[in-house]
Amino acid sequence: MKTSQLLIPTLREAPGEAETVSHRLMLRAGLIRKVASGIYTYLPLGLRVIRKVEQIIRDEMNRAGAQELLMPMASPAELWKETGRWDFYGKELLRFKDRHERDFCLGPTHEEIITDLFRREVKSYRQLPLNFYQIQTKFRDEIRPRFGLMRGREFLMKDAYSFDRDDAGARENYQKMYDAYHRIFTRCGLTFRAVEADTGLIGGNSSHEFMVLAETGEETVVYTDSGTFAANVERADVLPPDSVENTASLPLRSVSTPNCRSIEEVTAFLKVPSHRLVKTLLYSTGKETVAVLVRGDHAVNEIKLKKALGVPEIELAGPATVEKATGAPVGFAGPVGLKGIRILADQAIPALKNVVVGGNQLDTHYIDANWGRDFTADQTLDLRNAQAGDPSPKKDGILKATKGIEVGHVFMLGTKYSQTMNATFLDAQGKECLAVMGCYGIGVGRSAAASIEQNHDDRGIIWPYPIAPFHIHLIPVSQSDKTNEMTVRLYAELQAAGFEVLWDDRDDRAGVKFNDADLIGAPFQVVVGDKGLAEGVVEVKVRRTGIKTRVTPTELIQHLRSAVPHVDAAPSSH
RNA sequence: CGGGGCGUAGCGCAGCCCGGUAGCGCGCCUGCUUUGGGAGCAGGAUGUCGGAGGUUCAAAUCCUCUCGCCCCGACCA
Repeated sequence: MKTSQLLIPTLREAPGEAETVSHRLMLRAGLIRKVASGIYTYLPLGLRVIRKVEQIIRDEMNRAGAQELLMPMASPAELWKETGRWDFYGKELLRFKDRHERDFCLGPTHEEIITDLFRREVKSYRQLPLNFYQIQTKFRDEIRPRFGLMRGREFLMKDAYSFDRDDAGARENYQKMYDAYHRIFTRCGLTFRAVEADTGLIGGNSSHEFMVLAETGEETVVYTDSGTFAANVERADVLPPDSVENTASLPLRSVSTPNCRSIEEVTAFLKVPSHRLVKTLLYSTGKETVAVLVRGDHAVNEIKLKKALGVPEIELAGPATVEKATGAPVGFAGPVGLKGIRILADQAIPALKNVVVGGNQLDTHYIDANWGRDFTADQTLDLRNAQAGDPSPKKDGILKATKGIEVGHVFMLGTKYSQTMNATFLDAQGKECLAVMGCYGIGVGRSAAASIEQNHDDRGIIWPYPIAPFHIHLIPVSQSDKTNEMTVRLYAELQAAGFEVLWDDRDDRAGVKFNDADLIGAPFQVVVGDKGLAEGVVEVKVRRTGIKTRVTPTELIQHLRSAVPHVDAAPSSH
């Protein structure tokens, strides 16, 4: 392709809206443009990258025995009402009515649609197992879209759904997908890690997320060096404390703590470490208000809390609710003498002695409060996030934490959907059985964005060869006939040799072309100019290393062919 | 949803506090020169100052409403 045939609106300065590296570079290199919050147009260069990622996914999905189909974006409310997700999915589900006032939504995921297809078309165990996938635009009306393609509202996703006769079959499909995902992300040039994860709105029995390790990741992963344990903090179990503190209980005392509302303020004022505090958080479930006790240095895990309460949504109680429940303004809630609401305590709480808690009165805390004597809870269980320094739940060491970008997620669904939607088949005995399902997603655009997060320098993108929009950026830097003839010749030869070539045929200065080439990030740059040609050579620059090699035009293709296998091997400046 | 911020030329921004009819850099167009890491000179085009209302002789600037976008938080107890 010639640049004159392609819209590649590179930007010297990044638009102010972009914060993260990948978002900035995608805008600057002319890959995407925003249409509305979380909604983007893929420009020609961006689309080429997307297509590369898609093709890798197709290859590996097909290889793993899945078959491609395409489901609609819009789906009728009835199917969603069947599984209950019409209500359960909340505001993320973008709903609308057609001209007949029928309810529809834009598909955020497709379990309902595929399960409906299955129950209509599949009758016999002889047809199983099955695994369907599609690469399709999804719409989720995110609370807060951000970081360009990283968290859009409209985005491309590969989703796959497997149907099996039994659990063993489902596990086999799950494993196949798990392995396929490893190959896909490896081929995309990503450094990633599979971790145990929560199943969220999809539901099911268990799941793994594929996390690209990057500072800008929105997820936190905890893991052990031994490699046997890795999980999203949302999901990671926390072991109960192994012993109760062995200290004599001191008498309970009420102290004045003027204006000390936060953990920081209280610890600073009373000069006690935060793990000597118990914080009391009030949550509203919609039906009731509950108090949750966790240690001052711990964070409530709202997913664990929701499960404990058996409700889909919770939120921190507002100031009015807090005053009503505790009799004090926000900042002074505590379990001592707290009546009329349910109290849930993290399992770490009973092991503590002589702690600081809120006094349920303005500017007041209790010190030396003790479990059993001064306060207790209706329930004690694991309610907090795992954090670095905790012992691993697999007892294989101490946890470390890192940030990750979730690019893929595989779920064992079990019969959650086949049950509610009555997706059954007849087994060899003629007995009606529920299909055992799995589902498997990959964020296509997010994978591309994650790749930029891991592969860039201060000059621009450094695409891994398999997903680069072009393999070679061909850059003539002189406008002589000699240079032009050589460029035309190399353009033809390189393409004939199977390379995807972007020929910068603009009438621009060399510096402009070099800078755009570095920004766009093709793995190789081939520079043709009078200076080199006078000595019978052209120049090959490897984008990742910046190393330039002078080769004769005849050697060029051989040189590139032998360089391709190593081009992604060198570490980026990151 | 809460908090903060921003909407002025294609992009990045100034002007707003203290009202007087819009500017800078880059980009874009024309010409000449230049041509191996974002060229020089000369000339030129481009704005309903996000939108609506109000105050005023006069509004980008003050007031009200509204729309859009961005950031932070949702661990504050």
